[in-house]
Amino acid sequence: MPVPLYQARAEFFRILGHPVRIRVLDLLSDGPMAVRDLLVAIEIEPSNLSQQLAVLRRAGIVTATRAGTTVVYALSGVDVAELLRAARRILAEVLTCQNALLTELREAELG
Amino acid sequence: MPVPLYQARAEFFRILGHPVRIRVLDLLSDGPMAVRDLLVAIEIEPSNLSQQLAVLRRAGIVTATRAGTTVVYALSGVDVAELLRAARRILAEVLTCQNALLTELREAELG
DNA sequence: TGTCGGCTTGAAGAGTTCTGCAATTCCACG
DNA sequence: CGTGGAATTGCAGAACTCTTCAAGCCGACA
Repeated sequence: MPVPLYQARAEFFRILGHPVRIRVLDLLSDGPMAVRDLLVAIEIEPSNLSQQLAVLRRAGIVTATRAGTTVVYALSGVDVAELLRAARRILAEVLTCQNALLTELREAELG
Repeated sequence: MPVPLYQARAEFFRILGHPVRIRVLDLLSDGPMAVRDLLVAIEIEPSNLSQQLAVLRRAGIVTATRAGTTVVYALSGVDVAELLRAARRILAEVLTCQNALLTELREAELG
């Protein structure tokens, strides 16, 4: 296991670690989408969306193609959708655990 | 799909987005480990490791238990190991794609 | 009780990321 | 050519994260 791989993996996760970028990936996992439509779905400044799209593009996670006056984004082959599903499941697990723990603590406190 | 869930998922990924934290999770996915041993495996300032462990603890991803004078960390039930494996696979995919693209570009440039 | 080792916490400086405004590019259409 | 809409880029200030030093806490053991 080469050392810089830790770096690469961390960077990959860091790129996913932004609400707008997650939303974009979620939307794109249902198929390609124009920037215009992304803007309608995610209410945000156009320049901000562009910045986040650029981050995803530089990471090779999405690709952009011009279609006349609009630009269409798509997941770039890589199966990020699967990762997002896994994350959703695991997050649910974490939240459940935390709730269980909270309940436990509260009961301990009251008992 | 409630809106703040995007936030939670992004935060989760952001927590994974740090080389030291990734290494810790990798090491812990082989079983619990004392801070002392983590320090030997990951060469880093003790206080820095503690900070990163605190981040993972606050997120509910790992748990700490005292055993006399040493503290032992473990994955907190949640199956993060699976997520790490998925990420490794996907990252390999991304890197392969990027290499393929680079090769393609280089050939186009030379041809 | 005093002190030692292992770990954590607090806080500050350096560095990085995020966001919104203004300016720019690019294409289409008159 | 000039105008207009769509998207991007540059930039600057705010917000956040990382790292390290110093100080604190907690068991163990004399």
